[in-house]
Amino acid sequence: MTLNILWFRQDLRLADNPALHAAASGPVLPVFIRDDAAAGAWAHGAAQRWWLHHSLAALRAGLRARGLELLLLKGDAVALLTDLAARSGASAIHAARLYEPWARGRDARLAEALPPGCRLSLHSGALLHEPHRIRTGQGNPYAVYTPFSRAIFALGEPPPPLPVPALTAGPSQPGLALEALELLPQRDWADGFPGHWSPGEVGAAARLARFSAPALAAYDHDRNLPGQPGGTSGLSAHLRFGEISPRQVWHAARAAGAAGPHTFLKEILWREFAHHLLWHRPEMPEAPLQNSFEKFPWQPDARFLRAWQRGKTGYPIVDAGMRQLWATGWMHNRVRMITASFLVKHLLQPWQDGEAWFWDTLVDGDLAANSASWQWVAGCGADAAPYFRVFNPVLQGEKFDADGAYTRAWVPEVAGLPAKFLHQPWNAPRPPAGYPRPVIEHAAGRARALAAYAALRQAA
DNA sequence: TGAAATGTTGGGGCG
DNA sequence: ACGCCCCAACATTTC
Repeated sequence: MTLNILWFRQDLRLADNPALHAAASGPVLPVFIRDDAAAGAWAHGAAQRWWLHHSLAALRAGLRARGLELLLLKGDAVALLTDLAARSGASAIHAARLYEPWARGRDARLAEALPPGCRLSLHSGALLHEPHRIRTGQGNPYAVYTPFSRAIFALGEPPPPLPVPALTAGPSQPGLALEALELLPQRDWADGFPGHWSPGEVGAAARLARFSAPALAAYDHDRNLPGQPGGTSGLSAHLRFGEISPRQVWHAARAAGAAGPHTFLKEILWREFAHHLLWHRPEMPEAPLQNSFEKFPWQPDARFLRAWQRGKTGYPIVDAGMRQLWATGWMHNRVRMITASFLVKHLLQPWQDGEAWFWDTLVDGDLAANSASWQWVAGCGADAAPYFRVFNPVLQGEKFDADGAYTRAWVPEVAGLPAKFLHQPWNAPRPPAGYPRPVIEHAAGRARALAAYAALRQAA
């Protein structure tokens, strides 16, 4: 039987892995390659690199338990794999399909470069459905989420997940030590991460198991409360690195009980929809999907951007979110909407600047989901929030963090305030010292944003 | 997966 | 007792 290379990329799991199943027809040589040059600006951000390091350690351990050694390499994946295929005599390279434009280009180049007798075989795995297979009745890609989700639900249940196949090791090849991939940060900013996360397939399964039937039943309401432990699944980074598949998550949610999972499954489909959009609109990470926004009057201002990044805007719910992001590599989804709206609308900063910061700081940074979500907030996306929807950070804080548990946890400067003033500390009888006044007054910021959007509409 | 402005209604205070 | 006004409370419209 001939050797198969399994190229692990963003699908760092052994269970429900169609590419691994295909490769397991013969001896398997598993490989991971750090290839930043191919990804360009969208190479893994710093927080993702931390996650990736530990996820690779977990994957390596899982493979070793089955007698296989994960080959680690660094550099040009096309050149390295072409060489590896020639040296090892492999008949195929199996991998899960990627949807990032840069990755699609690299796969095309690799397929051309491989020696005769070795083919590149791409499999599904990261998504429930391949984006090129989903079309409207008119034959077009979906541009609006709701009909897209309806179409996916109408397709019925996805197939059951695959088990881990029986594996036979191929001949070993010389590779790098995990540390030589240089994924861990030089400075100590990630020291708090291990208390929050367990990267890897085992950690993903544990996280899924913890998100139980009661949590699912309460999900429709609790997912909006950032101070509610277990209100959300916390699976985003595990999904981003493919430590768990969407159909594993789907079937687990179904199995947990009849009531509840629909809202949760719709969130899984937002991820699906983002990949759908990226597949059909590869410019999405850089350019607004609505052309009129090319002329939007953003007002880039390094001081505003920095105040937002550091969690010093003077709005407690915004600052809580930005500090949670920095400290843990993750931010609650409700707060992502609030902070993103604040940057783009109140501060009039280009959405690409927020996208770039999230990309560098989120452990779950996913090109499709991140860019689609920023465009959604900015109002320039395919199925975007209307331009006039401006989140009021005071009202959002009072509505979704009413008891203030979340805000107090991340913004100690205001922790001593009563609930009445927690989300508007400048109105307190004694505003806390050491906490900044709002970088912009809400009503003024809102009015300025509406004027900017109105100008755009007039020009269009 | 908003918020604010504007419009409507109806109860109660008060002359 | 009656009419007038005020203003919550809710609904609708607009940004």
